[in-house]
Amino acid sequence: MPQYWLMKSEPDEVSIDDLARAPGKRVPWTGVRNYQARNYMRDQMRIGDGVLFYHSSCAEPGVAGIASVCSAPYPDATQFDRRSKYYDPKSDAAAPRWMHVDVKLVKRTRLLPLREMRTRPELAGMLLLRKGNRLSITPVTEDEWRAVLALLDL
DNA sequence: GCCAACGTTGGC
DNA sequence: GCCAACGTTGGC
Repeated sequence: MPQYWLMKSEPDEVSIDDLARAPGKRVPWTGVRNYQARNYMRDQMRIGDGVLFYHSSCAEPGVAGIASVCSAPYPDATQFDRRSKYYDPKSDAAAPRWMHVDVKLVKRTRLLPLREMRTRPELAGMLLLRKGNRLSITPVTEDEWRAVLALLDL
């Protein structure tokens, strides 16, 4: 049973175009420093799970493409890199605190703006749209997944 | 730049 | 274990 996720990325850091240009069209999902989001990657994601690739903190936030989980979880190298803004001095190399998966591009799509998502009754239950939500990774139900794909003409 | 909402930290 | 202070997220 595949599961589905929505993963936020700031396009200034990694956009859908960056993903399309990356070697193998895949990137390690580094930099997550929230335990709940980490736990989703570490404990629940499986290779092949569907991902809505979402652009956040930008002029037009919204879903920018479809991706999929393409690795098992493994330690985030940036937590041990002193020069990285994601450096975590409290993380122990013997028991890394931050884990992530790799994500690969499935298909670029039109941008489905957050603004439009808010108008669709079939998406009203999405965690993304819930007031106060800040999580960068949220589970998506199969119905929501299908509804988003339908809006993208997929 | 504002600010609501939420997570984390650390003193007690 | 409580909770106030502080930091971060992210849309607007």
